[in-house]
Amino acid sequence: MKYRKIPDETIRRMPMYLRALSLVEQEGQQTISSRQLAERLHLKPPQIRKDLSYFGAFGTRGIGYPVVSTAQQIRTILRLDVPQKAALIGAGQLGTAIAAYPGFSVFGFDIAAVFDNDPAKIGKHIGRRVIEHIDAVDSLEDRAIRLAILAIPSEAAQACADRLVRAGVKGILNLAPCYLVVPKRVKVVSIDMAMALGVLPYYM
Amino acid sequence: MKYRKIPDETIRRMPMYLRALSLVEQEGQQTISSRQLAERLHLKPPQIRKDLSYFGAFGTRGIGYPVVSTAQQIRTILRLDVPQKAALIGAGQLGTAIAAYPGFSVFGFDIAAVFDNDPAKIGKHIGRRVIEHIDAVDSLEDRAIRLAILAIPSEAAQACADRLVRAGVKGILNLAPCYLVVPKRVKVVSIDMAMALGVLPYYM
DNA sequence: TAGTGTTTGTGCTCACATTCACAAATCCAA
DNA sequence: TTGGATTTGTGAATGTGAGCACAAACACTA
Ligand SMILES: NC(=O)c1ccc[n+]([C@@H]2O[C@H](COP(=O)([O-])OP(=O)(O)OC[C@H]3O[C@@H](n4cnc5c(N)ncnc54)[C@H](O)[C@@H]3O)[C@@H](O)[C@H]2O)c1
Ligand SMILES: NC(=O)c1ccc[n+]([C@@H]2O[C@H](COP(=O)([O-])OP(=O)(O)OC[C@H]3O[C@@H](n4cnc5c(N)ncnc54)[C@H](O)[C@@H]3O)[C@@H](O)[C@H]2O)c1
Repeated sequence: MKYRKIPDETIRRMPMYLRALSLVEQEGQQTISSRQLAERLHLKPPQIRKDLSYFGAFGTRGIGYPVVSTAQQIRTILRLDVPQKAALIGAGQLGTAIAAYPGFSVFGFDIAAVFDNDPAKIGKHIGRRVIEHIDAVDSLEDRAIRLAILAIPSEAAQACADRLVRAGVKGILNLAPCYLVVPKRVKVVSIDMAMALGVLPYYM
Repeated sequence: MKYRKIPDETIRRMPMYLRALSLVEQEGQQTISSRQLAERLHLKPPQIRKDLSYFGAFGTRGIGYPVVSTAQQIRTILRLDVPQKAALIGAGQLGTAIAAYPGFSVFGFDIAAVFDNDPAKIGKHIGRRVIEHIDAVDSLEDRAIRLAILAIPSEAAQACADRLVRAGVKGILNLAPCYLVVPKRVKVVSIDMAMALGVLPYYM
């Protein structure tokens, strides 16, 4: 396929494919067709073929996609082939749940550090990690941590994001219900649970 | 504006507008222009005008939108003008955080019931609520609860969703990393945190 | 009451995303 | 080795949403 800009939507779906392929791999299946994969994910087969074809021709005509190597390709594309360290900011209700969540490891993520600004929490353990003072985020650069999960109140989120950016963070998963202003080189993905819930009554 | 199908994207943004208007209302501002609102939300002004115009002409030319009544209009559109009761399924790590989260009340949501299938948890308190046995979800219909937040392992999610649908649930906020199959009349919104995090390294 | 400045509501255009449709490639059985 | 059955990869068509530009509407002032 001659070069074309890769749609953001395609990128957004790649982790979905990776998760599905990891499952198929566990089930021992060697290859999977776009039709089978589409069925699992409730997408249309051409969508999957087009998405994958942006990155090259992984499949074999008449057969489908080799499960293991396609998964590995996606990991490489998404830079998940190397373990990714992330910092968790905020060891409150949500932060505690996230720190205990094993689901991030499917994609090779490791929550390598936890920060808070509550003196009562500093030094306490959260799983195998020790809660550090928020001022220690300045050390993220040296510790090769480039990702952060923000789980603090929205009033504090922007100031904290500024600080993370200064500390060399390149990607932020923001769980506070607010917009974050960051330099273009930094990528922010926000999740607003209340807003997601907010649309449901409309459809009832 | 002559009738046109309302884009899903417009609906998705409505809670955003409502949250922003609630804030502006608290600040005491009486009216707000699409330009001011767009600045807060980092959108373009015509986007906001077009979105709102799908539901009628709320604004006054030369002035802007009246903050209080526009917020009320949006509540009516989204059916958030009446308090909405929701059930929380799963009182684990994430469920506990959600049960304690006050942020849902901005949109008039109330987590009116909590369910789990772990005998050790049934009867325990979670905030002011008592954890009920999962079998009690069959009573949701009678209790006028039509919304559910699903915070249980993905292996159990589909079976539980089926049960919720049978109990008359019309909307589900799914936090498990899996696709849920439900009848067309039921709306599902899924949040997959690991997947959201999964795209970040690509952009670094 | 007329004039000025502002902001809405919306037709139109453009950009992006999804889906279709089919040729090209591969496997496998006879 | 050939023919039939699959399934990929992709140009073209279709669908969907975002943004522009401007007329229409309103407030306010003099
Ligand atoms: N709890 C939920 O289920 C839930 C759901 C959706 C969104 N959220 C959002 O997630 C964020 C955290 O929610 P929560 O329920 O965990 O709140 P929380 O109050 O339980 O925890 C917040 C934590 O952040 C720490 N903190 C505050 N300011 C800080 C700062 N400047 N630097 C470092 N740490 C700081 C606090 O000490 C506390 O430990 C909020 O923005 C909330 O809106 C939470
Ligand atoms: N913890 C997080 O931060 C986090 C982040 C993203 C996604 N999730 C997802 O949210 C879900 C819950 O995560 P968690 O960390 O709270 O897990 P958890 O194991 O702490 O809690 C799950 C709870 O669900 C209950 N449960 C299990 N099967 C049930 C059933 N059939 N009916 C009723 N209750 C049942 C369990 O008893 C337990 O209390 C999972 O799907 C997880 O992937 C969690």
